[in-house]
Amino acid sequence: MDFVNISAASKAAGLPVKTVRYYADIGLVDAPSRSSAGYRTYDDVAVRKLVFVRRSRAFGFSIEECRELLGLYQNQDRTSSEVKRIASKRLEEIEEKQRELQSLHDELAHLVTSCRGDDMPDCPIIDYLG
Amino acid sequence: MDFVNISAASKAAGLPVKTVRYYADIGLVDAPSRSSAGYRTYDDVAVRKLVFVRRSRAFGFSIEECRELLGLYQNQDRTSSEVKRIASKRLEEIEEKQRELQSLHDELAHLVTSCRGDDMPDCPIIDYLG
DNA sequence: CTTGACCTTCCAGTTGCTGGAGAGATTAAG
DNA sequence: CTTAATCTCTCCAGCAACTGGAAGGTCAAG
Repeated sequence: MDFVNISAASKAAGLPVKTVRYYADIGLVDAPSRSSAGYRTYDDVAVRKLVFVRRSRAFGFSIEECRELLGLYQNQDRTSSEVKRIASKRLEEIEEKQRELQSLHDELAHLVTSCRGDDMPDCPIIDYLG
Repeated sequence: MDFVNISAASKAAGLPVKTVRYYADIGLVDAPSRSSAGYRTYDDVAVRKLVFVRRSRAFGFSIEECRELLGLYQNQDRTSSEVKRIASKRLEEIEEKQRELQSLHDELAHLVTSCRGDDMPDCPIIDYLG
């Protein structure tokens, strides 16, 4: 159980220093203890929670969802169904986004392919947009 | 060439009134002419440009990219290669996003499937995040 | 003892809007 | 003609989730 400064914690957690401070500012993680000089100090547990948040964010969970997940993470009485509910919701959002992106892709790819891309002003992409 | 108020223009363009004002505020489209009472008035050309922006935004082009595209739209001397360059760049971004989303999806789907989602606290999703 | 890398706080900016307050204009009904 | 509803205006604030920078305190090395 050793205590480190914010830069070491940030490296260990894989998050920018600014972000580490920010997460405590908004109360997503606990306010860290301070050294006599007022420096933030982090222990293993604090770092592990930051890692948890980084991974959750990487999955696209919003800060509020991370707050919820973190609550479940720290709560020994949680049920796995609670966690699964949140993750499934997020999974559906991902799938929705994938469908949107796919149609966007297809449309745009079609336009790009049909555009000769030469020195002429005539352009099907512009025609479509206008 | 008839002139309409902002609400009619907004309906015709398929954009919220606030957004129509906003696009002129940031100089994305020209500041509209005003009635004697100070009401914004829009003609066909102004509306068509708003439609152009709405469609471009729907393709995920940023405001700055829309500015660029709009410049090309209004410029008779443009070459189709200029337009194609921007659209291709955007297409690559979409494809990158698709790849990211796909791996995210696969990972999360794997976790969700492996989680029983019962009343027990044991949960592979939490285990993975923590 | 100075240099330079840290650390602190606070404020402002990013992107693309959106909401609301407060005030004036216009329109439709009674 | 009045009144009420529905525009419209401007300006200011806020959303998410940070990020950048200024001004200043601290610490370890040489």
